[in-house]
Amino acid sequence: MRIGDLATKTRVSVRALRYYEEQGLLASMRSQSGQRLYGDAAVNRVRLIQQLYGAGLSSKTIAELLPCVDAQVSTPESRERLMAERDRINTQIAELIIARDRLNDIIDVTSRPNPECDYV
Amino acid sequence: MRIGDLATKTRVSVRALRYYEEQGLLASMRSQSGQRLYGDAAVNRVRLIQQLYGAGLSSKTIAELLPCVDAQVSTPESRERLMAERDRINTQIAELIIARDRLNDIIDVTSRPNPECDYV
DNA sequence: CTTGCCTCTGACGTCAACGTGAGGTTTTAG
DNA sequence: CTAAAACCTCACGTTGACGTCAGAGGCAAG
Repeated sequence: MRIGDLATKTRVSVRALRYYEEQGLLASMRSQSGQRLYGDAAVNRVRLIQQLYGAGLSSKTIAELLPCVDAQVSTPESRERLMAERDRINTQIAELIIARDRLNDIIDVTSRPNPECDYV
Repeated sequence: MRIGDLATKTRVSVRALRYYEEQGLLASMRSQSGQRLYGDAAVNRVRLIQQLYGAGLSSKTIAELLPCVDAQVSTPESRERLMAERDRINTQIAELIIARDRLNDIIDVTSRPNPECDYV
């Protein structure tokens, strides 16, 4: 499968896929002419990368953690790292919930016809 | 209260506070000499701004929504906007939960001594 | 064989939320 | 009164995850 196909299947731009390779997140085979070739597993790999990006991890962090996924093994340091990221995500979730509730309050307050005006 | 005091109280940098003003998020009075002066309400205003930034809203979006908060009134358009942002946050929370669970899986899998090795 | 789409490698552009000086005024502590 | 600390306004620098354009080569169809 060539890069365009992978881009279509994952809905990720060709540029982004090349960038992932540049960052050491996504390997590719090459044809004689130098074109990138991917196996089916690449689709899930890209999905995982996207999820981790979505969770706020940087390329560098992902690059450090993906080998653990591949090898099914983590060193104590990488385990620390993984758990730290998980905690960070939990914190972020909590913050988002607060922000969402705040937004809901704003929606409520600004949506009801202003009662004070009736009495002034 | 001057900008340095507000920065201390909110744990936000002086530069950031000036930036908020530049973006129309935070008003200030001025002394004759031109220094910014803030009332006590500014502290909560900055906290709200930080929360909204934390929830992923851009300066532009926040600038559009803060007048609703101040006026306690929302137009149908801004209400749409608020609800759209709330939905976006909910989506993001869901994605974060998925990513966190994925990370937990990775931690689990990579943490237990590889069982296959015992039988090969 | 050539047309048209895909791919390649650079390499510069973008955008947001500030950071970081420069150069100068103002306020405050001693 | 003076020196340090805080403030002012430009205005350029930073970072990450790509977008975009240039110039050139590769590949299936007619």
